[in-house]
Amino acid sequence: MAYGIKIEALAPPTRRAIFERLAAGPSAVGALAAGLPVSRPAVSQHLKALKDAGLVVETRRGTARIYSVDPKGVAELRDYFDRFWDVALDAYKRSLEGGDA
Amino acid sequence: MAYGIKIEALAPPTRRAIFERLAAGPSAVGALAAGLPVSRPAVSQHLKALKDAGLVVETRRGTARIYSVDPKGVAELRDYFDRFWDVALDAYKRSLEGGDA
DNA sequence: TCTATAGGTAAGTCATGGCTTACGGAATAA
DNA sequence: TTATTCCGTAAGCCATGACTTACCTATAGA
Repeated sequence: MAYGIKIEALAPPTRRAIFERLAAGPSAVGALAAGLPVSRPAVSQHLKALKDAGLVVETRRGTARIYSVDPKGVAELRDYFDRFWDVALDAYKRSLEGGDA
Repeated sequence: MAYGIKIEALAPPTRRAIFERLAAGPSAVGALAAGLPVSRPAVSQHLKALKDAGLVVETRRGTARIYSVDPKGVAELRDYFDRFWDVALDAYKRSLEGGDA
């Protein structure tokens, strides 16, 4: 899955807060909303965006939906920035050595 | 510097495109704009956002402003997702073992 | 079956911000 | 000094999206 949609999904502060809480452990929608200054539907919409981005997975238990972070999604972002780090540092070193742009 | 502002800075596709081109090597504003479907002022505004986020540094050469990626900024993002990866995988393993949320 | 719980969806509001054109300022060349 | 190049800033337009309330669905328990 593309990394672009993942970065965009983590940009809104509220959505990033939801994601970081899920990183501490799986949670239901209502429990998440109870600890945030937004309504439950807002949390639901954010979770849909995170799920579409491949950052979160959903499991059912009774009437509840339990959301958890998808380690594969996090791995993709981490790998992306690892590659980015390599090319960035390489370009940085070249700019110091060569001097020409 | 906070990682939140960095993630938000990389969310807009055009701004991410600018940043990735800079990762390949330093560049002036006009050269960047020439290869993108937006105006030069738009590129200028994106560069300001990237600079404020600590992802890019600016140097002068004549009337030109040469922009380069700031490896320290990339490192911060990479480290953030590394930590995130650790806690996410840990929570994932706990959810498999314990079973209780 | 009836009720309560849990949560996704629809529709609408409103602020944010990405983009444009127009303008102003700073550094080189003549 | 005058002109040219390169770029940042201001102001405005307009689409995007984050949030709300209202409504509907589905599962569990009595």
